[in-house]
Amino acid sequence: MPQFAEVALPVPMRQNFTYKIPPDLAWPLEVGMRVRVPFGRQQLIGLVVSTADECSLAPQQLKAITAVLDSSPLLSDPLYKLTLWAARYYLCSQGQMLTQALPVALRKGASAAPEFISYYALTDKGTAATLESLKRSPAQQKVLQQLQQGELTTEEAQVLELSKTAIKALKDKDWIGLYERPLIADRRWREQLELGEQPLKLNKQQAVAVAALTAQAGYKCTLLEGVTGSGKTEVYLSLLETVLKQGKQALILVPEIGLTPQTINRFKRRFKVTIAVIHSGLTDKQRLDAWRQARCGEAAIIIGTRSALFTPMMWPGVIILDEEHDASFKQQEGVGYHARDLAVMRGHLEDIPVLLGSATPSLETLHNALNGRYAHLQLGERAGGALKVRQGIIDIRNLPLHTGMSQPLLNEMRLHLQAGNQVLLFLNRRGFAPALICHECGYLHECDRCDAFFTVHQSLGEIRCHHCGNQYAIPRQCHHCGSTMLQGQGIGTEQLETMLTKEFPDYPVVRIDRDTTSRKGSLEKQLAAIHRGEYKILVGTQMLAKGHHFPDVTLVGLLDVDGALFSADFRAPERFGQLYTQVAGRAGRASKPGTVLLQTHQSDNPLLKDLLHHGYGEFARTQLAERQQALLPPAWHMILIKAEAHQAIDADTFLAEFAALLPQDNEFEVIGPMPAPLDRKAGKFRRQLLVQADDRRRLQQVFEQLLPQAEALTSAKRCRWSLDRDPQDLL
DNA sequence: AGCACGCCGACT
DNA sequence: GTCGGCGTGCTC
Repeated sequence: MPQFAEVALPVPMRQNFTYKIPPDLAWPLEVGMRVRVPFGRQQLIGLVVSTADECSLAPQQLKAITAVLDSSPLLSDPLYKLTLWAARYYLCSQGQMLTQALPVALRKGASAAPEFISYYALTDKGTAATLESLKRSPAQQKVLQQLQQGELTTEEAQVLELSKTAIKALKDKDWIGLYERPLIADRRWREQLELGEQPLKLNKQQAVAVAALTAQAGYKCTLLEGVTGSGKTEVYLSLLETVLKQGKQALILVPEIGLTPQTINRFKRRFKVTIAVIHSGLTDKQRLDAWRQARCGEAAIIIGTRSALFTPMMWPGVIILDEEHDASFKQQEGVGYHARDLAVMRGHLEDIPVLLGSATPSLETLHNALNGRYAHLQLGERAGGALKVRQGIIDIRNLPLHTGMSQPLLNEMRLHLQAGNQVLLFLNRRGFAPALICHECGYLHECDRCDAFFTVHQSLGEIRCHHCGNQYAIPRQCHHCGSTMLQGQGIGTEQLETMLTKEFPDYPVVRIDRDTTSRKGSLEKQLAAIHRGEYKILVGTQMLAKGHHFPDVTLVGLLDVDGALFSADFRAPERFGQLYTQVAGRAGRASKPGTVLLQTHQSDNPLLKDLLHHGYGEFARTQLAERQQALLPPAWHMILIKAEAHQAIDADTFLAEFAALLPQDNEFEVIGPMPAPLDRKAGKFRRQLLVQADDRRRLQQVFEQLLPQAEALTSAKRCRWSLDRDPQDLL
């Protein structure tokens, strides 16, 4: 029995801590078990990463483990290796990464063993009741209807967005009851897979893709590149069927915005198996339940966003990452891991296939597909034979703009509206106006805590800072000269909506952005109303572009292409290409061809031409070549060091000293220290240092060696600093 | 990251 | 007189 244990703790220090193992443990301590240990004046929960008979520290310096929380290791060997690999790669402490990989409830000490699961089911009274009798309460009717098809766990009820009040009402009537049963893993799906809805007939390309995907055993990463409407989901479903029939589980990762009841229902209709859904709306308890269901093999399908990547599986079969280019797969706070990159590594460690799907693959993935590291499958045809959209550029140089809209666009809009169709206008700036300017002295009202202008929100009567949430009533007088001649500068979605309502009084306008959809479920309501045709003009930001299809929209207008395409960030063209392709994919369907119009000051821009004439595939390949030339990812590798301090000089000094620790040769490129693009945020000064390197392994080596030195710098204590490996944006 | 200690300003 | 602001230092 070893005497000492090395424990990884959830603290940002890049080291583990050694504890004495009490001699009277009920069971032997193993790597991967959780332990409770004294740490300073607090008690923390950590994971054992190794045990030993010797220790370099003096015994009186060591404390003893207070409690052992598990009787067996929490994570499977591949999953454990994945988190340790990630800790190294993302240059964080093992403890931070390991605890990130666990549901919050487990971090807090909950038991990992399956317990009870609560579910709703019909009582005798409820079974006898008819849907008819609930005609006057549609919410209750919906609940009853769902329960007539079988019991629902509380978690499922939440996912289906069943009304809580309706459930309560039915419970009070004694039509339904809330029951608990021990979570005994029901794994019958492995012996007898029950299928629901019949699969659609696959077209030739889909069939080829499915054949290629199901032929492989063991690790293999594949990019499935398929345009919007080419039927990627059908390929996923077909692949799933094969995997599930082998008695293996599937992990499906989707972007934050993609995890809607519709998506889940598609899988539910097809497979009559337990599906663990992991999304941000779950309570800690529900997350833990989903985690347990996946680990014990009851859940055949696990579907979730970024953090679901770490869900354990009893019989891992496949990992599918849908919309792999989506930025939400990169964690922005804390350890900035990328779920796509870790998914590939997990597939490797578990020795199972990984499928990355997208209509507009990221350049990183495309790079890997083109150089043969990943297999590459393409779906070209639009299912149902929909027509390609008509595209056009409106050169707005010297054209008068009416609240951001040119006359040609307004004219085209009128035509489409008169034909009874819907029009979608895309403007990536919410609010009324992105700045408040004084007409007399030209003063722009700036946030007092950030280096950013206030956005005017007319309907709220407020000016707001979109970076720190600072808000005030719209001032009556200029803060600089006292003039009352204040006006909004630039155009936001709110102003566009106001103008369109006046300009097209006969056509109802709806605005979709963070301001109009902040209440939960309001986005779904608005989308449903759009589908019912209650609105004819749709105004919105990014939100409107992702994941929703509007069959009656025949015209899409992009109002400010210049802002999106020519941002300082090196990923701006890629992002724009993806966004444009998605938005264009929203327009039209087989019977109604769509039109996409772009307003720009740079109609002859080669990037734009490339994208419009050759499509995203060609555009992305050109971009890839350009990145290569410019020594940018994915050709070169990046680490961004961010520092934040009350005094700008403190951040600068630290970063300069950090830069001095880096090797000076042509395999390294160091840019900065420079002000972070949002120079001052929430009252703090932000600076950054960008390090780029040709060779990933050398970059790793250099940082592992240099970080202890950087931590020891006195200047490091005068600011708050962090690392971002493979940053998504430099802004 | 927490949590303590420690040293300065405005409150009963 | 003390309550509380957050700078600095430590955690096996």
